[in-house]
Amino acid sequence: MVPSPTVSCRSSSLLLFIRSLPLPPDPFLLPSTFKACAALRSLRSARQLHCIAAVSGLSSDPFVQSALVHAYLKCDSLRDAHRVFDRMAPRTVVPWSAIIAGYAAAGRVHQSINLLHDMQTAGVPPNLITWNGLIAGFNRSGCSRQTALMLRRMHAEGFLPDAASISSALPSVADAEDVRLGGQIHGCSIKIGWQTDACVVSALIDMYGKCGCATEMARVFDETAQTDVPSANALVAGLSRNGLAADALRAFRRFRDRGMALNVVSWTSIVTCCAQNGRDMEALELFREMQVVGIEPNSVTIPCVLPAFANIAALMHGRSTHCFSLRKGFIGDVYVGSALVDMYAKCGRIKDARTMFDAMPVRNVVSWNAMLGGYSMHGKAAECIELFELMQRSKEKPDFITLTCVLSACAQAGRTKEGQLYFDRMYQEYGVVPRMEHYACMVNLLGRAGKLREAYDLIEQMPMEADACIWGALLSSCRVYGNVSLGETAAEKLFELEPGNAGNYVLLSNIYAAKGMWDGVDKIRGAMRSMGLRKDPGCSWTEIKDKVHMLLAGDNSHPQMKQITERLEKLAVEMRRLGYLPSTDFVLQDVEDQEKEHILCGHSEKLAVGLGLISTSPGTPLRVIKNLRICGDCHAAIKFVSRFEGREILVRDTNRFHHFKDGACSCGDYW
DNA sequence: GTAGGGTTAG
Repeated sequence: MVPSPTVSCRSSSLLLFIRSLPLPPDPFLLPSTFKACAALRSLRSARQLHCIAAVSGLSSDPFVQSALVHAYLKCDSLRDAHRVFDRMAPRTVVPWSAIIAGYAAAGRVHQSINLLHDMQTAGVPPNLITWNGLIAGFNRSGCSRQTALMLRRMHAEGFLPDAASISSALPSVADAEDVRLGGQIHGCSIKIGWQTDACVVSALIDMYGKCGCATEMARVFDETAQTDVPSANALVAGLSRNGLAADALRAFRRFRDRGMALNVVSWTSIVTCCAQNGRDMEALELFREMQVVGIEPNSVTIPCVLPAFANIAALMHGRSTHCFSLRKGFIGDVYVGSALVDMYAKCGRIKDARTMFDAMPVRNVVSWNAMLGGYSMHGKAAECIELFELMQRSKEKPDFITLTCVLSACAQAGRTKEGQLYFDRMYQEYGVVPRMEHYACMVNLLGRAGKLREAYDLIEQMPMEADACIWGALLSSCRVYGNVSLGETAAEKLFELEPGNAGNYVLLSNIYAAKGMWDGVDKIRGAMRSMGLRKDPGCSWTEIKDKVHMLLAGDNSHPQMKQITERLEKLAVEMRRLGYLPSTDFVLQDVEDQEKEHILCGHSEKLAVGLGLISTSPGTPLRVIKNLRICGDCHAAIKFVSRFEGREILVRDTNRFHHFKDGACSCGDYW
């Protein structure tokens, strides 16, 4: 744990205080001073104070000793605590309880249970505090099985667990997703009569939600008091977690309309629900609404809502959230900072992301990964590698996501050799075992370099069965290099793995079309038709002033559609005049709505660019986000527009950023 | 003056 500046400041004043203590110190003052050491987790202060107690002959006072044991435990020094404990005689229930709870919280299951046994053998009976300390300790160290066992054992030994014991036993069970144990605790709480206690109920709802038992969760909620806000919050979060976003929204609105006193947790939950279930626009609206009804976002709300802004590249909203965080003093929070780095990077503002990253007072692996992922997505391999080197000199250890960012940056930028080197060394150097994602990066990397055979060999040698991402990466490379036979192999695997994904059929037919193999194109088209497959509707977003506009392919509902198409048609005329020809490799992209679409209109990214052109002054950069990969035709068209209109155009597709300028794209026409 | 402590949002 990184000590926050305030804590270290306070612990240094505690040290000063300890040094200024008169000798011999007041025995009644010492225990509360030890408590301060515990609260600040300052092992140094505890040891100094211990010395003072010892030289003053007070280290055999039972109260001083108990407080000392407690302080050492809170400072994570089991060894110091146990040494003091060993020298104590006689030992009351207090030090016994402290040391047992300490071992439990450290996850030392056997030692804590053995100590409990020793305690009973020594004729000191455990009390409710002993049992609760043990349960809470196991809960904290994630020993869910022990938590449940202890709850039953204390019950068997004649102690009635209270609501606090039950609800503190449930979180670890929930985290372990052990619904059998959770059910047993549920049964136990019914037997003892705590099943209607508000805290027990919300913990039960949380547990069933985390275990994927949405039905049981709803039953617990329905059977008990329905006015309790924490239970309602747990229900909303549980529905969201189980992919039931629509139900979560319905429940939330019902609570709101009933006049329930929803709090910041409730609003954060529903915003998170939208942000995590692809309802980014709704997340944005709810975030606004919560403030309208007078609930102020806190430092948890911010990192929950920012991914939604990042997804739809709502830079203005992201910026104002940044300002809000500054005003409220959330900016030093590592979650807030990391989410801001991610938001700026995904909104195309990679330099702002770096400024934010550099300003963070505390960083964790997520912060580093956000910045590295940003560079990777922008195709900035040099910056990514440089930052990765910096990270290795920091104390933060790379994890599997870090390596994915680095490998993907190498792949995006065509740095084949470096990528290969990092991949070969990732286990021995960083202790990261290659996962599916890393193999996908490598297939991408080799494929981009035209080493299709090597990519295929790597897939064959993988220790696990290749998934759709891997074969998809190979298929994309086959399209770029026009390799029909490997492309067919990859496509066949993909048709097995994801029979409903139209994109794979489109890619294969693009390969056929580029080679003039029209039989193949017809066959694919027929297969798609007979399976009723349609391309996912393309969807793009662009932010004009502070309003996010959403444009759907072939959808005419945007109020300015007439002006947009007029502008695009004028451009099309210019393009034809200057020798631009529509590329035929992509004919099947629009197999369904071919008739509807004109040469330049129709695709959502073109519509978004058109909207940007008519709504902003000449020279203003445009930023567009797309839900699919950009198609080759649009890519060529936007390159043209960037030169003809003298605009920088940033398009983020599902994979990366395309930075169009002066008729060229930062991806080097490979994506 | 010494031991345990609830639920919900990342």
